[in-house]
Amino acid sequence: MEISSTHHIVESLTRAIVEHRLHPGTKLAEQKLADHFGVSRTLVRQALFQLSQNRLIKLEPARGAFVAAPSVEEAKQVFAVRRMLEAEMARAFARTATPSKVEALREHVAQEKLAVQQQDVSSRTELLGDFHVRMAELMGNQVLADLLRELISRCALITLMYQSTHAAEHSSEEHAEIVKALAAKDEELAVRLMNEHLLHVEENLTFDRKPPISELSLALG
Amino acid sequence: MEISSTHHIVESLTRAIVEHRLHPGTKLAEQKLADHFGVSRTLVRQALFQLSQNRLIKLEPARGAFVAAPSVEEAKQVFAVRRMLEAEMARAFARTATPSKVEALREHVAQEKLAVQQQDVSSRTELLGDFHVRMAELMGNQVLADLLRELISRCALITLMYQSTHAAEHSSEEHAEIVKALAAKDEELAVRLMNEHLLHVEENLTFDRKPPISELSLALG
DNA sequence: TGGACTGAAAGTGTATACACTTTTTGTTTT
DNA sequence: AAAACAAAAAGTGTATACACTTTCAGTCCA
Repeated sequence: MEISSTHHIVESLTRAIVEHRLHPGTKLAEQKLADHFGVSRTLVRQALFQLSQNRLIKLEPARGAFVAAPSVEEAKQVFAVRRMLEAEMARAFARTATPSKVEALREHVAQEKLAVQQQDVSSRTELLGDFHVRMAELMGNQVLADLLRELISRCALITLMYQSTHAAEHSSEEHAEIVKALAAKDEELAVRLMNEHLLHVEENLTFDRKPPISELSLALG
Repeated sequence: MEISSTHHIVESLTRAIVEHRLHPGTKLAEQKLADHFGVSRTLVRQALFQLSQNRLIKLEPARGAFVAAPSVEEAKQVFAVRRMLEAEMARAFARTATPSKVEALREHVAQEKLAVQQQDVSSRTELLGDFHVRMAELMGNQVLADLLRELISRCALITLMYQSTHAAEHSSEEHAEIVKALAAKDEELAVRLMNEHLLHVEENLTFDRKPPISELSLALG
């Protein structure tokens, strides 16, 4: 089966949604997307299907696709799951981490800091999320990594997590603290810091409803 | 967008795969499935796409869809994630459970026992998996419940978990023990029992490769 | 016998056609 | 002027068509 065309559409829309260039509730008309990407509705529909499984859009029968607008309740549940997974992940990492793995995390945090300094909003958002995915990968659990990536996308849709420069700085600092605890192999501290970090991120939940960008081409670039 | 036709195909194939009526590696030809379900390839393709995202089948470009054959490594990763989630779930349940919720779990276990006694393989498989999903639902975390359902499907594909009557009995007994610990609000015991339970299930990993059922209609009923 | 070639058959990937539903728009009616 | 209706426009849902790729069978040749 195919993979590339549809995949490109999915990636493009995912980025647009996660980065809030497309706001919750925005209608995603198939033909318009097809025209924009230069393909037929067939491929667009496949992409929309996939996005609906990732909970990034909602499909309403005979009415079409809309950017998802997760409830506060759902966001809290997503964060609860992330805390379950990531607290244990931090514990396991502290137990089994090698110096080179800790070093890899340190380098990641350094990249974060750079993106924050340079006010590169798009890449800092990505990097701050990837910190958590990277940890899972370094532990050699790809299943966990994939799951986290999905959950983080869902979070980004409802939170404007790292929107402010201040919040981004704060997150990056907390990441650095976590890495320190991991380097010291202090399990309990790592677990506690990770939990607190996720609680802080969750606190930043905002529920603004900016008017959606009406022109798709504008939002998709 | 639609929901029902495709959904029916997904459900049907999922059951066939999870219940091992379709074995890993089996080719799923689009036209054959279309004929069987009395629809066009369009809907079959949508269903296959969805299944591939659930990791139940693998799509190979221009070659088609095959029932997934997860590696041992992947299975271990899935179980590692389940333990992370479910240990914490057990803890939270013990902390917050009301008598009526504990009672609901008790009733579920009773149903399991019945299915085990009656040697109803299909429904006992489903019930044994649903115990874990039910717990998440009773805690009011639908996100967790959905995630667990997906993970459990993936497990079922590679393990013949509850294949033997003996293993099924054992699982059901362990469920009963967990419920007891939850009723007593003994957090640590509940966590430990859940961990051990999942380790036992994981130990039952088998890697037989029976010849696939060649006739789709036979496997799909 | 067995391996390489070739053409047919089968199958996948994408576009398009068409029926049916929702939405919009314009008109009529009170 | 506001509500109700009707026709048109836009959009979704499914089937089908067709190009292209893989698979398979049969043939030829060493």
